[in-house]
Amino acid sequence: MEQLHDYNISDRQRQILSIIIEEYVSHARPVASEQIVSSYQLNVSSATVRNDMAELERAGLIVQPHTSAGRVPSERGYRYFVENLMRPKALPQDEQRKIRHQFHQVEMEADEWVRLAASILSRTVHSAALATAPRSTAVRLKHFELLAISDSRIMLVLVGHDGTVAQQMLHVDQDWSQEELSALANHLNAALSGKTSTEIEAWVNEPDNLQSILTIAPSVLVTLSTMLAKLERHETAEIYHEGLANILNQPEFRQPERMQQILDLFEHGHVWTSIIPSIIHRDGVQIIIGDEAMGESMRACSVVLARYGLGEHLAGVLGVVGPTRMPYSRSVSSVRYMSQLLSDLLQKSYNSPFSGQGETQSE
Amino acid sequence: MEQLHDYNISDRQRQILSIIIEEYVSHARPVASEQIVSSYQLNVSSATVRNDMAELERAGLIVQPHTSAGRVPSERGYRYFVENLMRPKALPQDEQRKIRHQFHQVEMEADEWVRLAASILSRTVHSAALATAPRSTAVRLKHFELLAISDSRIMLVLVGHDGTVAQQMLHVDQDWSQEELSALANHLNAALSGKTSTEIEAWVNEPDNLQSILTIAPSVLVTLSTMLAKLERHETAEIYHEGLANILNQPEFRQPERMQQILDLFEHGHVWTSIIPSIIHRDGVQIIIGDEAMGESMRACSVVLARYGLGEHLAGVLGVVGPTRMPYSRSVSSVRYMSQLLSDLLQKSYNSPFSGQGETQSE
DNA sequence: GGTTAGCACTCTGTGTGGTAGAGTGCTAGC
DNA sequence: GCTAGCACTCTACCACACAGAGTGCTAACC
Repeated sequence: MEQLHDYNISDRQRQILSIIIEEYVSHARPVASEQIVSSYQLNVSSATVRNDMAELERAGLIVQPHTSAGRVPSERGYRYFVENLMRPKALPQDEQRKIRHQFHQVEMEADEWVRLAASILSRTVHSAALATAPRSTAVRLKHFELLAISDSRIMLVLVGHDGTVAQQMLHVDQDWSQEELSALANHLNAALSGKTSTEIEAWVNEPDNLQSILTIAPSVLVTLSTMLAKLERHETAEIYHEGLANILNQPEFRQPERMQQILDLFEHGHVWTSIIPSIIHRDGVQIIIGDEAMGESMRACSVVLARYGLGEHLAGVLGVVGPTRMPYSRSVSSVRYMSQLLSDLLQKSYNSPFSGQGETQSE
Repeated sequence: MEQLHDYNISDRQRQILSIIIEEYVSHARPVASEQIVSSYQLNVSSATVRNDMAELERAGLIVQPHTSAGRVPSERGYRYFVENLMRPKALPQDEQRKIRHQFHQVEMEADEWVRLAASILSRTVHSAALATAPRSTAVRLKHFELLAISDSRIMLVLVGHDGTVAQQMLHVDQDWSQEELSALANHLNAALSGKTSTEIEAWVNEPDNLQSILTIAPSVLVTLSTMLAKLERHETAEIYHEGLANILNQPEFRQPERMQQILDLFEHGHVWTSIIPSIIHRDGVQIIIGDEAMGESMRACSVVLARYGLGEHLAGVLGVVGPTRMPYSRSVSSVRYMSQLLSDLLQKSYNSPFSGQGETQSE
């Protein structure tokens, strides 16, 4: 789509677009032609810049809040920028050192790393940041329990080989005693420990395996397998977030509805459940601008996300959320560096055969 | 302390204080003497009211933002009001019915009830609301697992008899294989299943019990018992919250620092870990005004909290958080009703001997 | 003593021009 | 294709005034 505009946009116009974005991002004020020529070495006059800006506006890359104001990048302008113009440079050495220092200062658990990562990200980019704890993408059942809650309701609690846990209620049509349930759980634990969700499914279909055990076994097994599958897809991952105030203080979120949207995003988080599973299996930094992928709820918001982790075994997602007027280049560098750093830390720390830890609920 | 002022405050002055609070709460604007006599049947002139207001100000119960403005309640004024003047009346019948209706519409799990309770509270009081899932206050160990994470690091995952779970890392000075750990866990599970934290402590002190098992057993046991104890005290309870936007939109939280404080409160939640355990064992509705109990972090904020649940067995906390300018009477009625309602629902739903459910991580 | 009418006084909020200046688009010339 | 110059537009700000909201005080009244 951008290609359509590409051929009639000159190099200088691209440069001007970059400058407008850079200036607008840092000062949140429309950028004027004079401002551009006085701060940057363009070797043309402001009138020329004005002509170029008129063209950029025709291409839909910048807009003018009102006559006699400077220009502001449009969503399309940002998109063009991140795809064609931006060159994220690595984070400065001393900043990298400072960040690493914070991680090495105290010995921590994986989920504290993740929390720290979110906290550092939010501070380096001055936005909100989020991160999920590392989890295996191929969870094996370690153990599960069946607990009688009341007539016809059973709670299933599952522990994965990587320490992740999940709970779910089960409705059955008959009343079972805790003794019966424990016996069933013992029986099945012996048979299923170490299996993945697909292996459990397969096991269920073996004709011999379901004989002479309680009639609820099939539904228990289906639930088990579904729960494991959800854990693998990271659908139920808990999301740490930090620095909400950073973006709520931005001028664009002063209007109550905008604020409401952002808070929704972080209070209920169901928006993420569709995005995170898609990020977790992709390499590189993903940039979502405005409502591109999240519908109306994200107007005026951009997200920069990346996965981190050890290949197949253990992975999570981290990123920053900010206004569309966001320092994309810096965000990308920070997110990239942080994901690399977390991956390295995990690498060094988890060298056991199955490599895994979920979130720690109490510390 | 309030008693000092009590004797020289007349009935009418008390009435005027009530009116000022009521008006200020609903309109967020300083209340004038003329406004009081014209809207309420006081049978005195505004001049008299002014004299009374001067007295109330001397007593520290109201303040004047500037000369020639009306009066605004002080923190002390609110405190006096909730303790001596406020009569919370029950929630109107039709509102009660509407709320019950929402709970009965779908069959839900305990933690969804809790989420719904927070959501309804936040809407009825137009504030933020919070709630913790019901948990047993005397958790018994159902099962635990030891997972080898890396050299010298072990993860302990615990399942309570009520379905609560907790995880914690353990550092040991030697390398253990997963097989050794599983054997140890099996051995100890057989001995400890069904025990509370104090019973486990007692068991450890029996001289015979620790013979001929791995040397890490003592530290495992101590950790187990500590984790159970924390669960019992509800220190690690997950807090659902809802309606943050309701209070961030209030004029008093427009200043960035104030907003920051509120967001801190809900983003990290460590402030609550000291308050919730103290609420969980007390009956009735607790009101915290301004920074009375939470230090500077809560300036301009008030909290109305109550426990709910089934006596000793299963309990949680719920409440609302709003600006000090909060409809206390309505908040108290709503929180009281909601806690009663949740208790009833739990009563009907959890009739098994141990009555328990913790939060459900996946659904 | 408590109450009240009246009034002077204070402070805020709002409106009104008026103006400086920021920034543009356009034209004409280089 | 670039630029100097200029007319035009729109905003932001300031100064000023002024209406009105609300008070405290005083003096009189019951």
